[in-house]
Formats: sequence, C-alpha cells, structure tokens
Amino acid sequence: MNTKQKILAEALSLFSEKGYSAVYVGEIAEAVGIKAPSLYKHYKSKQDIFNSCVEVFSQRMEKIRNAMRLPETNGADFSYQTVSTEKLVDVATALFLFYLQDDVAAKFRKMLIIERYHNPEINKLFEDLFIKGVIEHEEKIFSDLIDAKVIKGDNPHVIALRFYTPIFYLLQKYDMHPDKVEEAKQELTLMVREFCDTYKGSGK
Amino acid sequence: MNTKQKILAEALSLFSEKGYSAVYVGEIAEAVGIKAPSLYKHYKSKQDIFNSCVEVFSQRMEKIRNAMRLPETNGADFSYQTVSTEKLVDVATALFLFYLQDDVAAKFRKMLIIERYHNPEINKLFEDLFIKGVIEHEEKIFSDLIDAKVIKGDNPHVIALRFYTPIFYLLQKYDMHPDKVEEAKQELTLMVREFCDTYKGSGK
DNA sequence: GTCTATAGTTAGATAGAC
DNA sequence: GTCTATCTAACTATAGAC
Repeated sequence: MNTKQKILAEALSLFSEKGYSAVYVGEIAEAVGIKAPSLYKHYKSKQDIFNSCVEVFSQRMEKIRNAMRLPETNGADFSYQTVSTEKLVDVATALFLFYLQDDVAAKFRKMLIIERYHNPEINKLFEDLFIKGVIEHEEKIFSDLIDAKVIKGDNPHVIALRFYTPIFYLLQKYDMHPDKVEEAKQELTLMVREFCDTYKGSGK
Repeated sequence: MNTKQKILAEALSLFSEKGYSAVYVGEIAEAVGIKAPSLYKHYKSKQDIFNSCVEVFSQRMEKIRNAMRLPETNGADFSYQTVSTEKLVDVATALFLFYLQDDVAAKFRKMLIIERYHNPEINKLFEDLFIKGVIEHEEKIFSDLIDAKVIKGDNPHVIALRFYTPIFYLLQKYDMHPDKVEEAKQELTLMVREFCDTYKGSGK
C-alpha cells in the first residue's frame, strides 16, 4: 500500500470515529507516519482527502457488495427449490459480520452515520447503501422465493424489512462491542430462526 | 424561556446536525440572538454547554419516557385480557412519532448518534436509551402478555426485538424526510400488522 | 516526497466598558 | 447580561531546503 492509499485508510479510520471536523490533518499525518505538510503532496486539502475517501471507499463497497450478491442470486446457492433455515442463518450472519467487521465496510458505515445529518450527499449514500439498497435487494430475492413457493407470504417488502431490520439494529448494538461478536451472532440466529418459523412451514 | 435555556436549545439543534466540533460558539450565539462572548456569562466554556445539554436533555428524556410508559403498564390501556391490532399500531406509532418528531427527542437522538463513536459516556447513553432501554421495557410488557395468553410465543426478548427493530430502522430511514411522515406511518403499520399476524391468532 | 519553518486564519475565551 | 476589542492557541496550508 503506497502513501497515498495509506492516507485514505488512516483518514477513514479517524473520520469514522470522530467525524470530519474533529480530525486534524496532523492526526492523519501522524497515523500515516509522516508530517502534516507532506499530506499536501498527495491531496490538495483536508476536504480533498475526505472527498477521495468517499469516492474510493463507496466504489469499493459497491464492488464487494456485487461480489457478495452473485452467489445468492445466480441460483447456485439458492436453488429456489428449498432454502434451509441454516442457510438463511448463514446468509444473514455473513451480511451482518461483513458490515460489522470488514475494515472498510464498518468504518465507512460509521463515517456516513456521523456525517449524514449535515451533508445531503453523504445522506443519500447512507440511504442507498444501508436503508434502501439492502431492502430492495432482499425484496427481489424474497419475491422469487415467494413465486417458487419456498416462502409463504405475499408482501416482499414487509418480508425484506422483517429480515433486515434486526441486522440493522444489531449492527448499531454491537458496533462498540467487538468482543461480543459471539453474543451478537446468537442474537441474530434467534431472529432468523424466528423469521423462518413464520415464513417457512415449521422450518428444517 | 430564559437566555440560559435558549442557549441549550439552540446548541442541541446545532450539535444534532453538525456534531460538537463542527459547531462554533459564534453560531450558537447567533442562533440565540446574542454575541459569542455573552455566552460565557451563562456557561464557562463550549464543553460546558455540551455537558449541560447532555445532562438537561437526558433527564428530560427520562421523564417523558416514564410518563409515556405509565398508561401502558398500569393496566388501564392494556387490560391484559386482550390487545387489539389497532391498539398495538397506535402504541408503535406513538413511540415512533415521538422519537422522530419531538423537538428534544429527535435532536437528542441524532446528537448521540453523531457523538457516540468517540465518546464512551455518550455511547452508554445512546445504548441505554435506544438499544437496551426500549427492548428491556418491551420485553416486560410482552412477558406479561404471554403470561396472560394474549400473545403467543415463548421468548419475550425475540418478540421485543421483532416489535422494536422496525421502529429503529424506520427512524433512521425517515430522519431526513420529515415530509414523508404519512408514508412512514403506513410502512410502520404494515410491520405491526404483520407482527400481529404472527403473535395473535389471526388478528382482530 | 519528506522535512522545517512559517504564513494566514479562525476558533475559543477573557477584559473591561456600559 | 450584553457589547467591542483583544488575546492566545490551534489548525490548515504554503514555501522552500534537501
């Protein structure tokens, strides 16, 4: 990783904890291992560092997310004949752990949360990624699963919310408790099993 | 409302949008209608204003919350004989609209969200108010409702999460869309009805 | 591409008149 | 209790040597 990339990584780390204006360029430099003025050989301003963070890491999120989605939607994993409870637990857990623990995903998510209330563009990004985006994706999957009669119910949107809102809540519950991942996974598992009790006969 | 109180109100407004360090004392003063140095006759520093915000408004939240809870738990509203779907929709909607629209609750919630990732005390407050607190309260209610056989199911914690996580998600979905409250209420209603389909026979 | 030195700005806070 | 004037400190950013 070159200096330019390292600056972005350390900046993301700091912005995701303290927010843009509470972070001083000197801190970023120190984290990188250089002096503040050296930053300006790579980026023209603090704002430029922030903008690059948003651009680079939102693109990376998009890529990873698309990569995560393929195996679910191409019919390899979900044969659409049947979906076991354990499979759904695994899918939910993977999604949850990715947003909770992935170095970029977790920090980028926190940064958006901190900045979104005063920055319309950041807010749109947050909504696209964590509010609307996930739901729309889950809606499509559940819509197919309903058509295939693998899942009961008639409103894919409600089902998607039912599946995702516990994940959304648990992310913020365990954000500051990295030591309690196992507890988090158990809590999530309970919720997914309960989901299955409702939407798949008596489970299996 | 005297100047000292007005300072806190305007400070909360600003902190809840931009976060502590992005707000300048001059902005607070301007919002109040005075000059920056005058603030120091009421509070000894910017940090003091913030601390007072946290103290005063968290106490106010506590009071309002206790007031909201009484009618539910004293048996007047929930007779524990039966709970109609409409009643549950009303309870959920009241909770949702309070946290979404109440001047103090909405702003205080946003401020905690912005500051919690770098401030352990603020984080504890956020968790107590919006993560653990609500769930523990709902757990007790649902536990009673299960005992009274008004509601099916055996795990009050799961049921409480099932009831609250959509509210938690919808708050953040509609935080920046005050014009779409009606849409928000409809979405919440769908979720509560779906909750009732699962936990009360076929509703009524 | 990193450094030291420093300029330029602005924020938080104080002094003292009214 | 509010103001104007001002201090001090800190931050962003630039200049120029290496």
